[in-house]
Amino acid sequence: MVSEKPFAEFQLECENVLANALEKLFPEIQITHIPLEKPPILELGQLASSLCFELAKQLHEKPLVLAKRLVKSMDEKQFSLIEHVAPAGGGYINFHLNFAKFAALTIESVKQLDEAYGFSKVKEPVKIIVEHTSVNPLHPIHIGQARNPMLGDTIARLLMARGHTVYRHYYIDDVGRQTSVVAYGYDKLGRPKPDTKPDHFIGPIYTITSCLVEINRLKRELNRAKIVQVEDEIIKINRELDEWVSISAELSSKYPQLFEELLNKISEDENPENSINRLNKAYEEGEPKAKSLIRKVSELCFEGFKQTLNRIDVSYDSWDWESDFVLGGHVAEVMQKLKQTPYVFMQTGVWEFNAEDVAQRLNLKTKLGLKEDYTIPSLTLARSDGTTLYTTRDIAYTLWKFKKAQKVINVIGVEQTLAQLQLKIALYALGFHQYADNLVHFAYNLVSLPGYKMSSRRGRYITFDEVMDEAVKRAYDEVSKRSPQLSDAEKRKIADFVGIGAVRYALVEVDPSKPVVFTWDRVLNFETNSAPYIQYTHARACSILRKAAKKSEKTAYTLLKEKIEHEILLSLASFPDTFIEATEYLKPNLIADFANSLADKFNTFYNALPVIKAEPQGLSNARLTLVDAVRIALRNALNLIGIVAPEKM
RNA sequence: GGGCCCGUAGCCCAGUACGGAUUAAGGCGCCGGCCUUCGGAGCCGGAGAACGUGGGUUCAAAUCCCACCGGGCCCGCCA
Repeated sequence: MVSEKPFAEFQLECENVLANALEKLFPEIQITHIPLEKPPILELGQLASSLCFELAKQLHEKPLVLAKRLVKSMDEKQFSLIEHVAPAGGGYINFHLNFAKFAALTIESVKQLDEAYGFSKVKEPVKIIVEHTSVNPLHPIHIGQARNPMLGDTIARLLMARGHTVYRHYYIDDVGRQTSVVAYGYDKLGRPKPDTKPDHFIGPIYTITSCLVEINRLKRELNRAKIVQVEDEIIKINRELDEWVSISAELSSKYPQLFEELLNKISEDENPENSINRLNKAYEEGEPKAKSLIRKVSELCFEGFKQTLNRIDVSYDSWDWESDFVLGGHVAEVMQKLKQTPYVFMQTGVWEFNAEDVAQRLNLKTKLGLKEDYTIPSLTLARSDGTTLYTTRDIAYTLWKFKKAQKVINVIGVEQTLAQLQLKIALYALGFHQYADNLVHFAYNLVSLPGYKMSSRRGRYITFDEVMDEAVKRAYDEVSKRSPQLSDAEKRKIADFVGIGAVRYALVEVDPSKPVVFTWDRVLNFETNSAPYIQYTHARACSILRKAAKKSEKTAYTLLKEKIEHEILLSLASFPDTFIEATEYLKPNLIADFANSLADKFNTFYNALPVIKAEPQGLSNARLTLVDAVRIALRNALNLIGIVAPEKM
């Protein structure tokens, strides 16, 4: 017998048995939902119901008495996976598994379904776009931003495994003002060829240019403020200026030559800010020179990004240039349509979108989880020079995405929650209610460095490449220490998947809603609760299977009587349920937890009990099938979060 | 000022959507053990927790409700 969800079979059986007993004993009672949960310890059974505590109120009888009566009236002929049922505690009904049958069902199911085990499919698959990463082409991807592709890619893998058609999209923000800043600096330098990894080459150009332009702007503002003599203003500008000046000192000591060169070139420009704004406007208007410059800089960055992401096995089905939606007229069209709604008004020379009004008229607040008396800020749709703004462009992009898919998941940091809300409300305003309902903002929290926030504008960040390099280097040291006999090539290969796996695991394992402080030992963990630990466990299982002699016919599942064996079986059998939960509620960390916890159990088992040498042969065979099932579940779970499951390491 | 998120051992972190039993689960670090046995990146044991505070609802609260405290994010003609 094979089941896609072995533990769920048991659960269903318990539900039916209990429902039937209830019907027989108290036909007048109507219960829509039968509560069943996992008891805290194995001795109390594998599922338990607290039903009697609720019944007690209606029936004016003690819970334990009710539990006893219900258990007594159960029809044991209906028991298949249930071994026996017992009233317990203050009124629980405990269901005990028939482990002999359950072991056979679980192990056979894992073995038969093999690469598909755990990946329970939805009945009605849909097309889903997962937009993730979308780091701006300004500088290398840093570790804070790296949380995004790790989560996004894992979510995409989960949804695919669930049977959906998933498209992974990268949204290239080449229209933002910052892109013009870096392009301006690059142009001033005479558009040099990179002498290092291209994104690492562009990064300092962006940071220094941005800093110099900022200082230039603040100085001009300061002069203006001095003329009109607004004291508060002067103090505020001075404070900002001081900060940027100290950043510039940092940058000039870090990149003396580049800094000097950019400083000289930019100083020639009377008003760099104006030049940048002009470039930005020219790009939006499709002016060929501007286009070739900005695309060139962006592409250099992406060349680097692709290398980085490739290393960690993240790829995309589509790279979407934001500028295409501006140049193709989509954004203008959206503007036009929005203006036709009653929700757009003119204020101090720019068009504003009144999200609050939409929410009120369409009665959206409760639906969107907002308090009734919270006022949603309005959204500015365009700059006064006619250029577009990010969220407006995103509306056009989102409409385009919904032509290709029924559901859109945007993996974007929490700091953009309001913008994502306004985007959704704009879809309602335009009449696309279904799109709005199926637009999901998957928010994740920030990664900071101890003591301060990461800031790409200030050049304070640790790059994703650095983190991976360090992880691989550390892994190489570990491998050399533990397996000195291996060839250098083998060591490097192992170090690579161990180091990269460790990074990936560390970023997927924490609840996305929690902020993370980056420390090296968070990521460079090779012990319990890390990818290397799970990989090691997997390799260990493979090793046993390699060494085991070809087994004879009989496999005595009934001999799997040890508590730890039962715990492993339960864990294996629940993998599909964990997978479904992780996918439906978008909680990729559940998969990491599952793999780690199964590895823990397996190692305990491994140390306590012999497998190959177990007597009699039937037991040894049964344990071998258990080891094989663990191997399969670990591999499937690791693959789901994009980590290599090695046979040796 | 308003909105949202987070608060669980010295440190990190699960459990909170859907309230349930015993002793609140792990990891790091610390202390003590385990290599003549299938891979020690491992295993076993020990010490370590007012689940931010105070109320409330309930037979039952880390979990639900209210208030407060601490930290973060957002409220831009940035993205």
